[in-house]
Amino acid sequence: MAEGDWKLAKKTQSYRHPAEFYTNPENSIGYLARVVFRSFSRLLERRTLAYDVSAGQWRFLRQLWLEDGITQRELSERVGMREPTTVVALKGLEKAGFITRRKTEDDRRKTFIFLTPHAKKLELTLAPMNAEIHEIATRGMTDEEVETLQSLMRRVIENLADETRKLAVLSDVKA
Amino acid sequence: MAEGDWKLAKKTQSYRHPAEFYTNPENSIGYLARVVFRSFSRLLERRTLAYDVSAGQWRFLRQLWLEDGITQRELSERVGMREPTTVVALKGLEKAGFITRRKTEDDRRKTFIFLTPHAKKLELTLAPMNAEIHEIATRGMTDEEVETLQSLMRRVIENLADETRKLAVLSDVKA
DNA sequence: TCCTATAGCTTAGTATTCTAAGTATATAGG
DNA sequence: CCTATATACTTAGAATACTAAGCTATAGGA
Repeated sequence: MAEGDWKLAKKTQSYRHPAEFYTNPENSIGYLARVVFRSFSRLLERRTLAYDVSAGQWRFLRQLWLEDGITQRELSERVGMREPTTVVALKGLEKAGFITRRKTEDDRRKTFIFLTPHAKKLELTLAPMNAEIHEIATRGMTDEEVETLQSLMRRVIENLADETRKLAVLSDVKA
Repeated sequence: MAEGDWKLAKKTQSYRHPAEFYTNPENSIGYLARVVFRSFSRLLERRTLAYDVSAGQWRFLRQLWLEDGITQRELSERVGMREPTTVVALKGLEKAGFITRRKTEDDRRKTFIFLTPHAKKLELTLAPMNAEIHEIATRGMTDEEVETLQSLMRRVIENLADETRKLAVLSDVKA
């Protein structure tokens, strides 16, 4: 190790674990979350594709089952996607006959998204598929363990969101 | 709800929660994992980009810091990407001067991947960045809670991998 | 009122990842 | 030794997601 590098290495001493610990992906929450997400998503898609619903589309449908008729922007936020992603996804959903878009005279910028009757009915078929993957994912775990996992993940999300907000404020100041 | 639909709805009764429960993304492990992964990844990339390393590249570098000189296929498996993804990523890494590829006469199909001295040195700078995001992500959590989170995620991964293997065997039988 | 800033959506271009199918090399059974 | 199968990698094409930069429409002061 070159001499100057120690300054960087030293910084890790205040951490929960030294930096080397996280070099092993198995210890990295980011890596573990990625694998959980991908495996979950692939298994779910395998089922939903039978109804011509991709994993990406599923995410939008799920939110619309919860709140039909929200604006495109609101939908983006809830689903956790950026707006251009939503534009493309909605194009696909509209073409596939899952949603319709409606404008009002009230505020002509806004576009409201509505499920078609067909997409509404799909909830009865697709929602149980998600529940099923959940069952598989949490096999052998107690209800308490599942709740612990969910609440710890939510806390991580909150922590990361705080940091992201902090950085956003900083860059606003600069701008 | 149409009459015939009850057959599907009924199926949910044996689950930990009814299907409607998972319609709320906040209760879905898949959704939570996606948000953790994306937030984590974005914050990390913000730091690594200063060294011209994207989030995708970081994943490959991390594995190579752990095991230099493995084959392309082994690398794919360890990182959890499909091979075509690895091909593209390695092209970028090679172009950027982070890795070199080497063939042997021993088995001319295999390509071994080696870090350049520059990429090796980067570990000292980049590994602490990951540790730092980890600190942020787990702020306010005890060491025990962090370990619980990791081990629960590993169990979910194992469960989903079991299921995926089961399906692979089934489709092998068919083929 | 008018001018500027903001909000909502779109377009363009790029990166990352996947599946399916193809090529080249190695291995194993007849 | 030849053919079938398996392994390692590549190519092609598509889906998903992003950033940056645009367009309208609205809102909020001067």
